[in-house]
Amino acid sequence: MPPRSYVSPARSAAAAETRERVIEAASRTLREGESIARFSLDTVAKAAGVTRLTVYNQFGSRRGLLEAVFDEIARHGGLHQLADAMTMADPRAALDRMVEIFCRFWSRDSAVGRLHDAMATDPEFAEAIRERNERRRRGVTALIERIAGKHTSPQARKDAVDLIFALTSYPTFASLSAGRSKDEVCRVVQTACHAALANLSNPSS
Amino acid sequence: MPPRSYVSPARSAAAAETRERVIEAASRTLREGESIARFSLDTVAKAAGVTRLTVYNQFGSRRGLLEAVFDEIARHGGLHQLADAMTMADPRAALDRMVEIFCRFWSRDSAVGRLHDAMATDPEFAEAIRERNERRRRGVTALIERIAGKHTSPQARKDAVDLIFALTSYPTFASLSAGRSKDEVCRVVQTACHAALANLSNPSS
DNA sequence: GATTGACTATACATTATGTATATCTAATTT
DNA sequence: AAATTAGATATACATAATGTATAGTCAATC
Repeated sequence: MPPRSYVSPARSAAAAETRERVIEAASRTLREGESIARFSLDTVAKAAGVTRLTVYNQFGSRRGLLEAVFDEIARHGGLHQLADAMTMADPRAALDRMVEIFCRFWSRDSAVGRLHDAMATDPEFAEAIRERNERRRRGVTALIERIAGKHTSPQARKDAVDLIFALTSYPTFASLSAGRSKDEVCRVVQTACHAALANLSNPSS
Repeated sequence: MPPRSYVSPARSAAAAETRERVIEAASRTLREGESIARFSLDTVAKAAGVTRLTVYNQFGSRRGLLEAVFDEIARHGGLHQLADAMTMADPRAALDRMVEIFCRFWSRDSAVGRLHDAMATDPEFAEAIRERNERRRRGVTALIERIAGKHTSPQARKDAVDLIFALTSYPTFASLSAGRSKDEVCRVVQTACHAALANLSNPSS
């Protein structure tokens, strides 16, 4: 006899709620812990008031939980403002805005730093984060195409894209954050990006 | 009765040799493995033909082994050339040379990438690596002091130092290495550093 | 009232770091 | 030559983490 399956509004709502609670507990644990080393599913489960097996039921694995946390942070990190930025008339102003948006994103929740640390020990998670970063790379590429002149070599464009991609990455943000506020880091990165744009016209330095 | 202790040339020589063998096996394991995740003392010990306890006798801990590997790589990585570079008459040429030396260093042994990954899970190891990086920061600071004019603000100097420090870091090198040779990365970083120097004269962009 | 989905309880397999204790062997001292 | 010592081994154990397996609980749904 075929099993009769059904969808349950109350059930899935409760499940979604516990899911949110686990994600919240996980990001809090990441935020408060000083290193990814002590981040365990046991800790998260206890903080969320559920069993460790519930975490596995919801996310499948440690990696699944980390990806869910990253996506949650991304959803509330203001990255949706990128769409507006990309439509700005002046592509240089758009780049400044993009830098601002990402500096705010990297600084908003310190859990993103721990998530980047998790890339080191989990190659597949690293790949997942890298794919999410590709959106930033595509944004930079589009702006560079608009800024570059017709005589700009493909090599110069590629260099500018990759350099700005590196400048707007989390590691660069974290490095510059020692002794600087988010806004100060933003200013430094913006200036560096301007300089990278100047090299689009001056192929040889 | 007091224990009679003695130093044994043959013994310490043999110990030093096994130590070298373990370090070699560890760096090879790091180089060949595609992630730090699978790097275990068991694997290293077997690769070196010793017991896991021998590793503990020699290095005390996993962290101790990793630090020893990093120091070994640093010893043979050409960083001693920095001394010559720092004495160059033209500080801008010295900076170019410094970038070149570090690009070669980061690219020489792919184990350095894995060691940087290990920073994520071991805060004390991370601190040890950071201390070793301070030498680079001091070098950059010294050069910036020579390049900056009297009217250059302390803030502008600090910004230049930190930006160039970030540009010459391993994460930046790794990011730019996608689709680029070591020498091409070097050129991109050098150009970016030149631009950072230009901002020493132009306080506001 | 029977069944189903989410969660729980408990147990187990595996892997890794790190510690403890006793033993072995060759180099060194007396 | 005999005792001792440093380095390495053998074996065992404690701890913690991920991940899997199985049975059971309880409320929502059919």
